[in-house]
Amino acid sequence: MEESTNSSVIRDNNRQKRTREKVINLAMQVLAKNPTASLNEIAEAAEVGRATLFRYFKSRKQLIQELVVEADRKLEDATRPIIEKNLSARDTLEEFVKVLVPLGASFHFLNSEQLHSEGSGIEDLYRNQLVRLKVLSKRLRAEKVVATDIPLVWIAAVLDNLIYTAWVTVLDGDIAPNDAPGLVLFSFLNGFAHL
Amino acid sequence: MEESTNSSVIRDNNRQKRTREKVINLAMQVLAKNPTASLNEIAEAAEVGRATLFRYFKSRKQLIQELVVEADRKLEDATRPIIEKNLSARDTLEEFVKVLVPLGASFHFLNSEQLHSEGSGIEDLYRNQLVRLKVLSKRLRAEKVVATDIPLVWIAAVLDNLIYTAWVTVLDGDIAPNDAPGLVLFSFLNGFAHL
DNA sequence: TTCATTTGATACATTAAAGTATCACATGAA
DNA sequence: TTCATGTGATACTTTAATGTATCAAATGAA
Repeated sequence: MEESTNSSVIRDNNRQKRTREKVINLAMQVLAKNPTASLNEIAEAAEVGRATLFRYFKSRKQLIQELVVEADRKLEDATRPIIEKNLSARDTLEEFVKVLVPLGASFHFLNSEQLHSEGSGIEDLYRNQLVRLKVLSKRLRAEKVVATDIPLVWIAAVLDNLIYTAWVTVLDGDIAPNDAPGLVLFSFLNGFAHL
Repeated sequence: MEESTNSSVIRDNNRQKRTREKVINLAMQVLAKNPTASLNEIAEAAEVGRATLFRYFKSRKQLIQELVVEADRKLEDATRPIIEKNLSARDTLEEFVKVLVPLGASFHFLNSEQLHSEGSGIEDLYRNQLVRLKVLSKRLRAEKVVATDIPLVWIAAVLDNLIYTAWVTVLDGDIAPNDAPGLVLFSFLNGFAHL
């Protein structure tokens, strides 16, 4: 599978773009929930022919690699504007959670063990997201938004997983999309202890 | 692969038992982290020959099904004695977390999307663990250990994921095994807000 | 309506992993 | 030490998924 070369007459390049994006989005979701899903299952989810996958991606492996790159790009696009706002750590956390929960598939995709193969040339992307969360967690500690005696790696890991859990729970229809970011924030900061 | 039939002369049945348990434990861990791992990778992790897998399990599919059954059994064995103690919900939570964190692989295995196939005859086991957590969450609410206005499914999902996150973080060597249950409990009840 | 381009269905080829069989070596209870 | 049994290595077969090629149908901009 490979991306079509540009021709001098482009009659429906938007259609190709739409098809490719649809495949990437659906593939991301399917593989986030089931890394063993076949190309046939991905094609069905994306409502395209299996042959169409090969028109855009050279192989299953390349599809997955592009999913990783795309996931990282999406997460970067979503979080960079927030960082550039130079908000307080607390407000940054809130904005982060709002944009990251809907991106749960992209989120989880980068953390999948399946992708941790050497020589794929995209290893660093795996760590990007956890680095983003560590940086944020450091700022939260520095600004005393969170406790200072909890290991940083634990704080970042919990935030990571809360965001993914919210995404899955929304996908399962168990909580409303609008409620999800608030639940993540509440759980992360306050826990569930009855007051 | 299939379990050997009993013969009238059993010279080293314990060895078989040890081999089978080793395979199950290592397979559980490997597949919890990478559901796409091959039988070769599982065999290597378990330090057995690939042919040995087929001496105990008829097929990859049957191995996985037995992992699910074994995971559920382990979780049931670990949690039933706690329930039978009739402790307060708060103390039950603490005991649950202590025994479930080390079983993170078993834990996560049951929640894996990969296994949600109809007709496997073990679908109900997938829900057992979340049911256990929901029952516990309900008691926590009833005894006012946790807030009463948070959706039950969210409380259970977060507890579920905190336990698994702890298991992975210990496995990665980022937190000490002894610290893990305490961190889970603290995060679940108090969150990270600086006081 | 036209028609250039995109796509789905499907037949076929290839490949990687699963599954089987066999034999020599390893193990450990007796 | 013996030797029945368990196991690893490996060759081979089977299978399921990947990957390729082709053609008719679908699509949608012009």
